[in-house]
Amino acid sequence: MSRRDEVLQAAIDLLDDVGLDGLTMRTLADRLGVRASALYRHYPSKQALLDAMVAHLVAVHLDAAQDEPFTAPGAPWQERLRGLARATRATMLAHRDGARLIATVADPGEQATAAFGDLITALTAAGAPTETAMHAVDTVLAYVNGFTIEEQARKAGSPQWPRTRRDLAFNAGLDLFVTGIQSSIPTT
Amino acid sequence: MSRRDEVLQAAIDLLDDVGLDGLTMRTLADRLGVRASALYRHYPSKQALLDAMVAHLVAVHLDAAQDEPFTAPGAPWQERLRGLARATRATMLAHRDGARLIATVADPGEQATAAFGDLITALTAAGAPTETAMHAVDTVLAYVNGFTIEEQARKAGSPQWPRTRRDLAFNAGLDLFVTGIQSSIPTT
DNA sequence: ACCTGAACACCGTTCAAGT
DNA sequence: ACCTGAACACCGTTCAAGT
Repeated sequence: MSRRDEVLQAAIDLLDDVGLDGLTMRTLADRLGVRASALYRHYPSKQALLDAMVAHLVAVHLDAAQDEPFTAPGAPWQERLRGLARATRATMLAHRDGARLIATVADPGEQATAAFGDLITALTAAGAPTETAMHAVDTVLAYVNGFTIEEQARKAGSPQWPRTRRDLAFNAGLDLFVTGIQSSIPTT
Repeated sequence: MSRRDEVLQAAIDLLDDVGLDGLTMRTLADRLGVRASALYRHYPSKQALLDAMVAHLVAVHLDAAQDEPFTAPGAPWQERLRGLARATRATMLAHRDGARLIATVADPGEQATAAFGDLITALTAAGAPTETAMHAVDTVLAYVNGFTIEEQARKAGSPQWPRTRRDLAFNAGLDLFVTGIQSSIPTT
């Protein structure tokens, strides 16, 4: 494990402890027993470090989801769409402020782009016009981002719903989509 | 116009000029020909100022939408839902970083809460179970937030789609919902 | 009522210098 | 290769003091 990776891991640990707003080059350096200026040997800027964190979190979760049923190319698009949406939310929820962190970074990464591309393919194969398929995927992604950012935003404030309740709400919204898309596909 | 309102107006002007990240107590004070510490006479903290900005932007837009057709109590829920979603997005797009600013602030304000409550009423009146109606409104709000934050996030980077194109995409996603909700309502 | 001046405890980042 | 020390140009916020 390179020093660069140690810095990355420490940053992720620190994120879980103090949140995105508390994640500071100085506190991160403290945790590594080093001065803040030393970090710039491994990452050219804080933004570059945040980008690396996102890339790592997304990659880890995509690997874990590799043998999930919904990734099978033969699976019906409904299952694939629901699976991908749930996996995206799960990735975001895996770390404190994960949604804000991931949604903020511009580049979603190669694997993530491929996963969404495959879904569009599955939709068009099921008879959806290309336009509809692209809008559908964009829409579901916007929903996941909006829902999860909001879900994770409540700090110590209002006593949020238990996890199972939130899962239910998320899935209910998702089903609204699946139904909507289904009705938009010319029946074969 | 009280000095307090002048500060608020200057903050909104500054937001449009420099964006949310550039909005600083010091630059705001500069623009008012004053020192940063003087601002604390009018607002107890920067967060309080941001809250006031959101309250103002939302109130102005809700007033403007007061005589829009979709606010009529007799309008069909489809029209009301679409109208409210579009109005929410329009409010966010009216100012630089408006989506991030509005979505970040916890309290949506009294009028906004009422507008969403009325929509739930309209849905239940149309035969939707209360659960479904609440999920539907939550879901559409998450979509609007997710879509608009993403839409507004692209700075000088990738040369984003023209406005009419983005409106089309937004409305297409919205229609996916309306269709989905419609299918979830037991036909009378 | 409104503002200044000075300070405090922070930020990200740079750069010469050390080992 | 990795780190220190010191500095620069910033932050939000407090508080005594001025008019």
